[in-house]
Amino acid sequence: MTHIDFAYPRDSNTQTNGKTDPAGEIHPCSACTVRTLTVCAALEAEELRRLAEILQTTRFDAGHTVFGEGDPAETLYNVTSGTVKVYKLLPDGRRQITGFLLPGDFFGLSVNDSYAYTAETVTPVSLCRFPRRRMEALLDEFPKMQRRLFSMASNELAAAQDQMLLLGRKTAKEKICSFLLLLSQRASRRGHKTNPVHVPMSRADIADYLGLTTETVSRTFTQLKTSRVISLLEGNKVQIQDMDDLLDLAEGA
Amino acid sequence: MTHIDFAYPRDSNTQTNGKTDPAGEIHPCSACTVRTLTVCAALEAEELRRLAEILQTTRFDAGHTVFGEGDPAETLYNVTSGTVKVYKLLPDGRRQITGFLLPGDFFGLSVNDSYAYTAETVTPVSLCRFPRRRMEALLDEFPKMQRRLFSMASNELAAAQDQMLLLGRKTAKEKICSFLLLLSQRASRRGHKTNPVHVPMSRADIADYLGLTTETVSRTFTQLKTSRVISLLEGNKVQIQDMDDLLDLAEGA
DNA sequence: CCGCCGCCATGACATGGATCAAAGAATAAA
DNA sequence: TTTATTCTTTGATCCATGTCATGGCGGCGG
Repeated sequence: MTHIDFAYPRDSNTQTNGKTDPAGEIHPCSACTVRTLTVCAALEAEELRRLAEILQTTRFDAGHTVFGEGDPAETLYNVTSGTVKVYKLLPDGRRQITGFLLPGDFFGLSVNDSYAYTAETVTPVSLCRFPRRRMEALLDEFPKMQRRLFSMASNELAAAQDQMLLLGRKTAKEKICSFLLLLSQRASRRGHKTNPVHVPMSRADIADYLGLTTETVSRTFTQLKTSRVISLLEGNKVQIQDMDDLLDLAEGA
Repeated sequence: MTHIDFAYPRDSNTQTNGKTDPAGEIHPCSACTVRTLTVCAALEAEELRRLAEILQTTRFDAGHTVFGEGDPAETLYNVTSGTVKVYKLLPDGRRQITGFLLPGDFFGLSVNDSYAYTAETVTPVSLCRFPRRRMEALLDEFPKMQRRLFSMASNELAAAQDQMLLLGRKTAKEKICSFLLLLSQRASRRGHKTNPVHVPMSRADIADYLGLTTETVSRTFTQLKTSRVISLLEGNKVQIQDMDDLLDLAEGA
């Protein structure tokens, strides 16, 4: 969903699985997030210092629930490394993943007092935490940050509308092609290799993101492979043979 | 999409079909929108005066395109009366309606320079126009307005996620029930009668909103009627027989 | 009043994707 | 290394919903 055109260098020394560093000092990981904010919002030194003061860093294994739907919304998160999925459930367990969050993306923003969705790690992940109260105070103080957050929300909204078009009107093949294209574009915006594109999530996750079943996702992948549109590489990588082909297939043209 | 808990009184003397009133004076219709903003953002007298200065009012017949996908995004709109639909198209004409806008709702906000969707009137509609440049200047000047707009965008985002769950994972019957429930809730929030709920849009529009065909929408309505969950009244009204039933049906419980 | 046209309903049939089942691959555990 | 365990692929079948076709109803213009 919201993402920011900046790639993080890898960092290592944050705590693992929910233990957070004490606030108030600039951490290698924190520094990355702060740098992101600088790039995007052109923050002043003073704003940066204040942001660095309030953020904490956390690290989780794959498959860890960061927060659940309905939990009190006390923290805003920013992904430093890894992939996070956010989803909603129906009472009988049907699941819709509404977004995959990559490094640079924020999540956990809520206007209400509780989260409207569950957030779970797909890979090992490190996160920056911004306590909500302190973040809100900061936003009041620095309208420029508020503005930046608003612009991120608008972008997410546009992405959500694209996703509605996909879910409501595209065929399975179009959905998969759109998905690969999206991953490729996001990789490019973050300055990564766009072509053999890295697909870190399972077939089940892809299915729940696209409104399909794992079987259909799997079959469609092999179908695309057979018709030489893509090829599947080692390490969850997908090679796109002809980008223009894929673009056409994604829109049924 | 974003809506504001306030019902407009009817007003009459704005221009018809695209002709706009001159800016700079408070118009009966404008006054309504300004009042809305007051209620929601607790604006100061000064802020109100400035808002009133920049807004214009317009009126359109049913079936009129307010703006198209890709048009330069120069205006923010607020619905004063009537219903507007916003939608995206695929190259072959498949359509996804991403929202119905009722009195009090804003639309036409864009972070880019062009609109990401088409907006078209469903019924005769009157609108308030806020020229983008002047609106942005105003937002810079009054962070409180910016904040309110952000909170609206966040609400819309939450609604969009609900809609993704609906489009990706609900059955036709669940979709229709959720839709009726949504209309009922929105009517209630705007202080209108919630039970015989007014459904101003055509079967085709409902279908394109829910990712179905008109035939399926029609069949599902009769099915719900036959099983005594709803009954269809005069004047595009739908009577909900048992709200709790409908709530369960909407989630497959 | 009549005839046209756009919406809505309903029936018959087709099909894309779901479901059910089971056999490989990959990964983790022992 | 062997054995669980989980993920992926593939096949066979089914069904919810789409597609196509037809008739009714209501509004509007002539």
